[in-house]
Amino acid sequence: MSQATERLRRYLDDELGECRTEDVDRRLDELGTLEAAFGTGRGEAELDVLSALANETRYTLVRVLVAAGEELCVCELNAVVDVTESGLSHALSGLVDAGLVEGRKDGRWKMYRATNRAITLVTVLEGSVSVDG
Amino acid sequence: MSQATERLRRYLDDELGECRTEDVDRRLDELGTLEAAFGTGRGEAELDVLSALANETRYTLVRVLVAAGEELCVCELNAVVDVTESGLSHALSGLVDAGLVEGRKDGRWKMYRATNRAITLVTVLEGSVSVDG
DNA sequence: GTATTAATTGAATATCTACTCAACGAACGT
DNA sequence: ACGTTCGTTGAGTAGATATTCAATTAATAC
Repeated sequence: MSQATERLRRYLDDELGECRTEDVDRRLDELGTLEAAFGTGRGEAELDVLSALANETRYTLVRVLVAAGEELCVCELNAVVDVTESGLSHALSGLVDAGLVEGRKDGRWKMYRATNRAITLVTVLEGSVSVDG
Repeated sequence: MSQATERLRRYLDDELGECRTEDVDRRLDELGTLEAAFGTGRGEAELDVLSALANETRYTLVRVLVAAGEELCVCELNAVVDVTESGLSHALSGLVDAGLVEGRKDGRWKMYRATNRAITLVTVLEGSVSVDG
């Protein structure tokens, strides 16, 4: 049994009382389940989305596209972020990969718009962070 | 006028037709407003929250605490993530700063639980990313 | 055809970040 | 008081990431 699990057993002994070994075993089992369900490696898709959003340039782009409510061209987006054209392209590429924006080519311009996922997340974030924090 | 804005004006000329200079100016104004509202520096609070969540260790901790629905002690959390005790402590500290978990000392144990903000965000993330993606 | 413009791609780099190690502080038992 | 255990803190480091520059593709104009 690992170091961590020994400490855990001490805590559970402390918490539940020494006489109820069955309860201790049951809670250890429950944690095993938690580990299986939530431990390293799970929830990767959400993590990709979070990583894409957790950057000033990319988050600004998503917020602008959500607020605009329509597709904007790269040249318009270039006006609201402070990176080179290349940096902007890299940023948009990351957002596409995360399913947060979609691109469409229109002649020699390229248009981007926010996906439903982006709309949902930005809305909730602005609400949850500004309101209850 | 900057490089980017020149390109933008060309796009708007193209989009709206050359004869309607007023419309072009109006859209440029609108984008100026967008830039003021969303440009660099705004939405920092949300970005802090996103940065806190966008890490495997921290996101796992938040998901476990949300799923548990009750406070868990550090020793229990240690069982579900794959970092040292010190790494775990750093992770929890970041989550507290972002308003995603709250800590309470109980004798020599320390208990952590998810805040409402964390519950909201995890719920929406799991829904939005698994369902419409 | 050539020139111009929009946008993307890849490589290089500078910065940031997550982790570990070592040392420390705080609570409890004896 | 002393030893033990829980947890945190700070420094150092290896690895990740965001950005820029240079080169390239694709579309339009002449």
